Amino acid sequence: MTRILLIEDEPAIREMIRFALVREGYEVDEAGDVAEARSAIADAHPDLAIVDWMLPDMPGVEFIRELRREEIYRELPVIMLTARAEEYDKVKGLDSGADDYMTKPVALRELFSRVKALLRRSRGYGEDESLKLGRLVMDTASHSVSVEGKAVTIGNTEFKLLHFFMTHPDRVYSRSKLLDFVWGQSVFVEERTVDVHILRLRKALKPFGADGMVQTVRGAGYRFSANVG
Amino acid sequence: MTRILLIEDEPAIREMIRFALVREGYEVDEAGDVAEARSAIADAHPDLAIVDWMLPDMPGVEFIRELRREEIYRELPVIMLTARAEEYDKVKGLDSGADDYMTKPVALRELFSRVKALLRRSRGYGEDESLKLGRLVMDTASHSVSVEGKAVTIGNTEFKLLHFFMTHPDRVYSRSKLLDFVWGQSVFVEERTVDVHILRLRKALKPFGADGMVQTVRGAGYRFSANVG
DNA sequence: GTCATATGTCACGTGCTTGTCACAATTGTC
DNA sequence: GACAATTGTGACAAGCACGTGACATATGAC
Repeated sequence: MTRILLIEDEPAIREMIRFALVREGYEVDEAGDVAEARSAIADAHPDLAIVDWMLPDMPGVEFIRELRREEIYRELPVIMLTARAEEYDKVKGLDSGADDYMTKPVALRELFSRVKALLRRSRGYGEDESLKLGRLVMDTASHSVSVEGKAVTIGNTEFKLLHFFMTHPDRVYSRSKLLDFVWGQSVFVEERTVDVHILRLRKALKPFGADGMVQTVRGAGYRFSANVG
Repeated sequence: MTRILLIEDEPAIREMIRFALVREGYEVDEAGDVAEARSAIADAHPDLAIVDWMLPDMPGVEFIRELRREEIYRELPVIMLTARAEEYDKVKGLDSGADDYMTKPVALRELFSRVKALLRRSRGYGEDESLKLGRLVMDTASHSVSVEGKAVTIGNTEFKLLHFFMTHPDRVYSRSKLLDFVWGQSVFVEERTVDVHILRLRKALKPFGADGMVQTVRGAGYRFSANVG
C-alpha cells in the first residue's frame, strides 16, 4: 500500500485531492498545517508528500527544508502545490528540496502522473536531479552548472534564469515574461535589467563556447537553444 | 489562431461567452449538444474546450471521459461549466478529466484568465504552435520562419505581416486593411509603406523561391497564397 | 568596522529597423 | 503608341533596440 501525505489548509482543495487519490488506490493522510503534518509524518511514514506552498503556520518551503535536514526524510518525494504560477516559485521550490511542483488549480490527471513518476523514481534508485541541454548540465540539487565536467561560475539570478531557459528551450520570451517567470510577478524591476543578466549569463558561458545558446530575437525577447549559432 | 470549442445548450449563455471570446481574439466553434460537439471537434481541432455540465444528450462529464479515452484528445484542456456549486460536482468534474471548472453565472474576466492559464500550460509542455503553408513554416513560439528547415531572415514587421498572411491566406487585403490588422488601428502610417514591407518580405523569401507567394492584386491590394504563380 | 560579492539601474554608443520619399517600372485604357 | 494610374525599388534619416561598462546599493563574511 502506498501512503501519501497531503498537507493543504484549504478544506475544499484537500478534500478534492484526497478523494481523487483514494479513488486511484492510494492511502491518504491529511494535514491542515505543519504541526499536524509533523505528527502525521511520524505516525504514517508516507511514501510521498504533497505540500501546499502556503500553510497557516509556516511556508511549505520551510517545512520541506526542515524535512530534508532529517536523514530519514531526505529521500521522501515531495510535490509542491502553488497558487502562483511563477517560475520563480518553482525554482525556489525545487531548490528547497521539492521534487516536483504543480500550480493550482490542480489538474488531477497531471497530479496522478507526477505522483506515479516520483514513486517510480524513488523506488528505483534515486537518480540525480540534473537537467541537460546540449553540452550544458545543471544540477539543481547541488546548485551547480557545468560543461563537460568543468564548472561554470554563475550568480544566483543567472542560475534561476538559466534554469528557466533550460526547462523552456527554443522559445522566445519577452523581457516582461522573463521578469514574471524568473523574478516573480510581484517584484518590480526594470525590463532592461533582463539584458544585464543575459549579458552576465553569456559572459559566464563564453569560456565554454556556449554563449551562443543565449539568442537575442530583436523586438521580441530572448531564446535559449541547444544548437548554437 | 487559437480555437476554442464551446459546448453549451443554452443559447443565451453560449452566445454571450462566444461573443466575449471572439472579442478576445479567439476563434470559437459552437455545439449545443454532444452530437454536435463530436463533429465539431473532428473538424475544428480545437486548442481548448469549454463544456457545460448538463447537456441534452449526455452529461458533460461523460463526454469528457469519452474524450480522454482517445489518444489525441488526452491533452486537450477542458474547462467545465456547472450551475451547481456543490463540492461534489467539482470533484466529479475534475476527476473526470476536466482541467478546471467554473460555476455559472460565468464571470467573463475569470473565464479569460482560466483559458489563458490552461493554454499557457498546455503549450508550455505540449507541442509548439507552428503554422504551415506550402513549404513555409512559421513557429511563433521560437519566433522563426523557415523553408525546408532553412531559416528565413526577416524583420519584425515582416514577421507580423507574414503571420497575418499565413493565418489569412488566399484572400485579398487592401493596404488600409493590412495597416489595420498588422500595424494596428491606432497607428498612423502611409499606405505606401505597406508596399515597402511587401517588397522586403518578397526579398526575404526570394532565396527560397517563395517570393511568388506574395501576390499583387492591382487596384485591390495583396494576397498570400500557397500555390505560387 | 572592512572587504567581497551580487544585483539593479543608468548612460552611452552602435547597428539595425522602419517609415518616407523620389523615381523607375509596369499595367491598363483609349 | 500615348497617357494615367498603380506598383516596384533604392536610398536615406530618424528612432529604437540592444550590448556593455560603470556605478550605487545591499548583503553577508570575516
